[in-house]
Amino acid sequence: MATRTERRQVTPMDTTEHHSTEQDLIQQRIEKLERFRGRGDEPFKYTFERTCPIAEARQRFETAEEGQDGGGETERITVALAGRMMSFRSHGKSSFADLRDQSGRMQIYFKKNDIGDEAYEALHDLDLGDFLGVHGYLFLTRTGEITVHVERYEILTKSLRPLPEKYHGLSDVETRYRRRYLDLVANPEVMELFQKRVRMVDALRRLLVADGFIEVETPMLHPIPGGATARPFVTHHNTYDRNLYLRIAPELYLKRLIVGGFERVFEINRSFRNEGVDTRHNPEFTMLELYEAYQDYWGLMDRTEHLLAGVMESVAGGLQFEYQGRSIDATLPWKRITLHGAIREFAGIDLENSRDRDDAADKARSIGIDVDPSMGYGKIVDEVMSERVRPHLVNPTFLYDYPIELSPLAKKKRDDPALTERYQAFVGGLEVCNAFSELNDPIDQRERFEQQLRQREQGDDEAQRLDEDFIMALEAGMPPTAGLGVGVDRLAMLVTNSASIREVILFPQLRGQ
RNA sequence: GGGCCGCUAGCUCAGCUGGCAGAGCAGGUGACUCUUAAUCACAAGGCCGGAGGUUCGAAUCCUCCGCGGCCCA
Repeated sequence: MATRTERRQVTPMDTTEHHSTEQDLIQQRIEKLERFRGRGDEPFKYTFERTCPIAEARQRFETAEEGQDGGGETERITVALAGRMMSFRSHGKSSFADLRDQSGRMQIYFKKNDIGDEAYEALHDLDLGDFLGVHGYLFLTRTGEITVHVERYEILTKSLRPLPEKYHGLSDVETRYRRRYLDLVANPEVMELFQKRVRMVDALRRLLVADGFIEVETPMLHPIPGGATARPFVTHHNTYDRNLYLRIAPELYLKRLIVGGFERVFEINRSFRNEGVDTRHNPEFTMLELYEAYQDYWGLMDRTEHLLAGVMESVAGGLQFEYQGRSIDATLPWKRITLHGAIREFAGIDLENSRDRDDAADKARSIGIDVDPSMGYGKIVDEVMSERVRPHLVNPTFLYDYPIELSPLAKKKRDDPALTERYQAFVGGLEVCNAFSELNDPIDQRERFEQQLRQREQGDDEAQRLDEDFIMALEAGMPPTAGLGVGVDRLAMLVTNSASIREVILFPQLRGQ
């Protein structure tokens, strides 16, 4: 196969030859751009004064039509609209094009007689993807489509790169994620999905604020990463010459605020966990955490189902919806079952009455769960739950009372010190939240941290670290408090019926190219 | 980390058991003054993800690598 390299050497200077690779398509567009400049028309404008968004213009025309029932002279509605040109249909001396802005699509109509020979000729220098501003009046075409009869137009921005195909859109998943702007331009349903996500986050805020919660911002850069069982990203602060960690959870700072006297706080923002990427995990993800003083996990469970159902109702369009081919009924109240009860029900084994680690390992193995020697009792319970229980939890379900080994920041259950007052909610087989009565006994908290340290020493690098400063805060006194964390991306997956977390994150993390 | 699938024109995709790399859209030229996946005609467009190997001959078969998707751990 030496011929290939030889061939290349035979024609090394073929750059003048015309062939339409992507570079040539770009070059053509640059030449068109320069023709605009040659006519004294700047192809990258600074402003355009539009009368309204496209959807509003459409609305205006429709209401005017209704008021005009029975005929008579309809008054012309003149508009100035701007948007991206998505298609172009030329018929010689007249042409149609589609203009799109964020609100919608509008057909525009150019007639040579009306805009003049020179302006009509200049249409040749437009490409799909260009931004246009048009002045004209609205009319109905023969086929009944609201259209702007253009009297004057101007190019607002020249697009130099061809957009994805108009009919099939952009479907290459990798390109969709890496160049999300193309995905948004080419696939209207993707734009709708992200707008839905925005409405969902708005709904969360609105519902919380209505209940007297206030939104706060706590550090993203932590000297000691805490509040979750996860490995952190490390970064370095030059001035202080010290390592800092991107937060794995805001939990410990929000609880410091409860110590300080805030009674109902929440934060919606990013956390970062240095872990693998799959359909449910992105290394940076959005979490809602809220803390409520004088509340325990029972009360917070009520609040959680009202909050999440409220969001589903306002965004998913109701409490009954589809998720990945399964119908979900989120009507209140949601099912509540103890973690151990769920394991008995769905996995067919009992891990509650035998809390011996090896006994639990044997039982887990007996139902086909891989248990490796480093896994303690808590991890085994967690694994059985993830493998054998979670997939069954389609309709919203709270599992509660988790083993103490899994929950170093939660209060012990009042009548069973082997358990904590903790719950998680699952919907559509997805874990959507995690909550507990917050541990506020600083002496107990220190012991829990020390237990975690022992696990770290045994090689569990996800185990939590001892945070003296946080214990000091608890020593100042934190009122009884319940705290909740909601995976906002997971919730977005549910309300948008998305199979992968990457579909609901604008720029998901991908391997470098 | 393992298994399976994918990577061909700017985009969407064909390309069989190895034999000259194709179509539609976009782009170019021309026709067309109510079209809407406009239509019609003509011409153009390729390091077939990368590197090796087998073969007279590789987009196609083999190996390794890269990126992505799904499943498993």
